[in-house]
Amino acid sequence: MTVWDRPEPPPRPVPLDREQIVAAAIALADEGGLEAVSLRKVAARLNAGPMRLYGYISTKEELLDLMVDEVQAEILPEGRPSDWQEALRNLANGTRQTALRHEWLADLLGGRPTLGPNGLAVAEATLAALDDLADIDTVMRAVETVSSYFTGAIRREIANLRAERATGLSKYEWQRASGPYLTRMLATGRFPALTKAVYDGTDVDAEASFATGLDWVLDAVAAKLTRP
Amino acid sequence: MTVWDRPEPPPRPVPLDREQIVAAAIALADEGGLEAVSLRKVAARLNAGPMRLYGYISTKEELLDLMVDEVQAEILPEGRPSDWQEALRNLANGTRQTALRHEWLADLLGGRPTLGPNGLAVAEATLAALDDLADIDTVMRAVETVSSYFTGAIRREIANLRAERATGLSKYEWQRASGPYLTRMLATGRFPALTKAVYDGTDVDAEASFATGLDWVLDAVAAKLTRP
DNA sequence: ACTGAAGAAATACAGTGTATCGATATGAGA
DNA sequence: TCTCATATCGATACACTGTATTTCTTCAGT
Repeated sequence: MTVWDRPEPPPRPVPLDREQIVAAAIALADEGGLEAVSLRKVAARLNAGPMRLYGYISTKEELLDLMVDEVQAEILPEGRPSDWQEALRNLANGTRQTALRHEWLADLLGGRPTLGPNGLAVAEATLAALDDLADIDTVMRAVETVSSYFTGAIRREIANLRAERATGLSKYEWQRASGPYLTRMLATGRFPALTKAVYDGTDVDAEASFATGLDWVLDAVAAKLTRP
Repeated sequence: MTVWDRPEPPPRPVPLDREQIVAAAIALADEGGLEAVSLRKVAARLNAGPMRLYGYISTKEELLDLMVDEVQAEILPEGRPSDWQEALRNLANGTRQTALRHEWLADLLGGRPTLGPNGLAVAEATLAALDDLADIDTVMRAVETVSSYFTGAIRREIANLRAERATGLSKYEWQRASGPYLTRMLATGRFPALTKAVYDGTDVDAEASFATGLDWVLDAVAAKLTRP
């Protein structure tokens, strides 16, 4: 059997690594949200069969963990400001910006402990900001409080943003004007405070609202630090 | 064809309503987590075919929304304390307790706006606690800050709790003793603050930690309220 | 040149959310 | 009281999921 009879061998499969897999998964998630991430689609994007991925990860959850850790690299600030409040603000805003770039992150934020290298680096940076400003336990309490705040705030912001996109109206426009169900509910008079908020509240933009809440929490932390 | 030939007609299907459907779904989720909730299983629990449910909901997401709203009823306190801090604490602790009873709630918390009747009632109660203590915009900012905090804190707590269950060790035991990956990472010396926290930090219980953070945030709110 | 091991691919399976369709029971109109 | 339209239920179907298993190919070492 001559060379001419034999067909060319199938191209050697391009070598893979976790980095490529994670990048492909992130690309899919950025385009179509978390629900667009399936092992089959990730593999297809790399010209591979689905089962190929199981050499690099052993479960889809692991892939999600890797994705989170990967984008957490974007959170880390370049320099470390001397002011601890500024440092924490940077981390909070960094997380927020990252979540705005990768909205699927909001679905995963706080969902499980982040123990990847970048997750640890973020934790380190957060703790380092407060290092030596109080005893460790106080510092830990402060870190937990601050990051609980911004985790929750970011999730809420993204949730509202999606709702706006789904209806095409800003939250308050919608509540005030056209949401028939909500209008009806408010009209029952059972939610006076809520009604006042909806009709008389100013529709401040999300960034400002995030910053204000963050400032408050940082002030609270400051108050506890200076008094050990 | 006589009666004797004809089989008895199939039993008239038991009438359904959303309440039963949601109850069945919640039962499944309580037992096996959110991933145990499938339309087929919910329907089976009610002796119905899967498609039957689509008369009452038009998508699985709607079912999840109904589930969240249903358990939000458990959050609402009986009486309204005059002290606004106490009122907010009640709501925060109520949410936490509910999430501990229905751990799947943590997966959904903050995931999308809660506009069901009970969700609105919770929002009303939260706003009402601060009503007349400041201008509406400040009140809204305060409410968002507080609930961002406890949403995030609860998610983290449940996440840690699950991680503990998965490894059989408390977070700190695990970090300190046996997690080989983490031990190795800490040993690199790249995470000094984190290392200190892991080895020297006291392992306070989740409830206390939640309460402390909450107190801090409430203090912060108090500071902003009294000075309009 | 042959064998063993490793790795990729194909196939397979049980399960998912939901669209469609055919039968059937129920209520309205004559 | 009978008939017909309408609503409702169940079955079937489809495209897709995560993952186990089995089959085949290719290379390394003897």
